[in-house]
Amino acid sequence: MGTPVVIEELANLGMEARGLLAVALHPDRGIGLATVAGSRSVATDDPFAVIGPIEEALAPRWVWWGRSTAEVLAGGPVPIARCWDVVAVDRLLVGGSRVTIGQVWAHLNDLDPSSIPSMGQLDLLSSADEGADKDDPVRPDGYLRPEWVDGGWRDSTARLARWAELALRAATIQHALLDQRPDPERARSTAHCESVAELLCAELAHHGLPVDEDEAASIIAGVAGPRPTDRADEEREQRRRDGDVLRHLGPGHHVNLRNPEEVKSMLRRNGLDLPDTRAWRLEKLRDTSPLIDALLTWRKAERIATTYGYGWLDEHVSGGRLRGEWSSSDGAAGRMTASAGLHNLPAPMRSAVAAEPGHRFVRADLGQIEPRVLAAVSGDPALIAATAEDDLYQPVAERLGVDRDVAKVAVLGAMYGATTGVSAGALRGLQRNYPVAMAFLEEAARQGQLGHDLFTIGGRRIRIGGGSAPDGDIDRALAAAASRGRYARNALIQGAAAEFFKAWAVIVRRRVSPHRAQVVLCLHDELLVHTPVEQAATVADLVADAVAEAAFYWSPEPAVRFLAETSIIARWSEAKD
DNA sequence: ATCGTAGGCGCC
DNA sequence: AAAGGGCGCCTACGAT
Repeated sequence: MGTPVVIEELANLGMEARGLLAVALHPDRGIGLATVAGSRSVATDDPFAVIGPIEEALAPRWVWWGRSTAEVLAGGPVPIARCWDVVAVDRLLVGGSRVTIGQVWAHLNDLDPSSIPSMGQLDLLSSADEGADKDDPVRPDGYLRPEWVDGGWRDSTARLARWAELALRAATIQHALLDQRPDPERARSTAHCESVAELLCAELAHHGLPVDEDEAASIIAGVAGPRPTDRADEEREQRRRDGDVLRHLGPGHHVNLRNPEEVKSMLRRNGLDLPDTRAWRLEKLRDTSPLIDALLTWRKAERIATTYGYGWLDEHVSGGRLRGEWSSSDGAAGRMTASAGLHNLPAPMRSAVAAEPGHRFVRADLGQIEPRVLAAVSGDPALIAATAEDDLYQPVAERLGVDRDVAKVAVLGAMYGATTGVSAGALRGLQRNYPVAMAFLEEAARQGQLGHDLFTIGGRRIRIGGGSAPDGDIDRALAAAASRGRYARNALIQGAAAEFFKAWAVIVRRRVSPHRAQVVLCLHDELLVHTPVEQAATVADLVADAVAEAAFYWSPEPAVRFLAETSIIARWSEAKD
């Protein structure tokens, strides 16, 4: 089958569909397609040659089941800007994370989730399934055939096409379910963003984050010593680090510094009775004792030596790229997650994140995103007015008659559900001056305490753990309810901020791709875009402009101002703090 | 041996 | 200024 023929075929399909186009991809078998009417399908031997040109011309929305298709596309030169990822949209609809395609199908068709068949059960069910058409992905009882889910959909081009058709049916059902959300248009928009974010995650995993391996190794060496030649060498180096702390104790005192209980006892013997040995608690005592100073320094070094040491380098960095697994909404509230240290690289190691020769990073972070999101989702007029300032906390401080830093702590505390600290005066001041925003947070907390699920502004379901405390322990039940309240209060803000961020990220992804630039890191409110040096200024402008575009699509309050600070840098460490 | 939990700390 | 929300990953440890 020649490529030109397929392009023509696709163009015809796109014209007819004027909307959804489902795709299932396999590197060897090619493409399975179904139009919106589900009436036609085509297949080709080459998954990449055919799709490229039609995206901007016809603007269909590609539909696929989930990550496996996105992964194939992430490695290819296909500029897909619009898609519908059934699994990603399912997470939006039902909350939580990590669902299988079989579970998604059951959700969408009101099938009992406890009866979802799995591969292991094939033999048990064969009698019920006898005589059924194994080339139908749906069993007579309505469940997906597990052998199809498990990869059987790739067995022939005909199967690919049926699998694509079924994805289209799933997407159609999801479309209808999103229509039942309080704000269907925004929920649909979130579904689009979440789907592209899933594709972006596949790309992030595929491309990796540029890392200067020599620089990384030299930072590690500065903390953990030279690369150990064998196990004994490694243990010797470890004892050397431990010695820097232990020498502050008397001789013969052997404390396992990696055991918090032993450290606590050791501190008690030295006259310090603490409930735990957390760094913020010890930090206040740092100046009073060389032992504590040494312990805190040891812990910093130990973090790099263990989590970000040579083992980390060997396992996750290769070919000048740090690669990990990316999830577009693994967090309970819908934030992105990443493994391999991509989301928690210690600041001292960030000089190792370096643009490749002839390239730069455009780094950008959303300024004060959470209080701005609070203004948008609550509609509080006074808080909306405050977003006009670059520093939102300044006008808040003026209204409250407190210092700027006190105002900041008060606002953050209100969103996190702080129970102590913040002076009662500042909290009362917030309630008096920003009653709509505070009532929004209070109501979220109340629903959480009651164990009721909530919805972010974008339509994501936030699951509140049942937490039914049976017999007796009233204190524990109250504590659990309070915890759910804090969780719910924060989840509506954190989740909404995650939606805004993803809208921003996918717009950036699309706008910068013609300039041969790539998003290489997403970090909750921060983006790193790797770009050819001669495009850097243009890309920086696009990234900044994309904030306003994201606000246009996402924000329910047009008057809320969102900002990003952008800079062009060669190493991540050059970023302003 | 393998699993889950907790304390701890990295980042936002 | 206070120590609250999220995540991933380390070690130690007790249960299986």
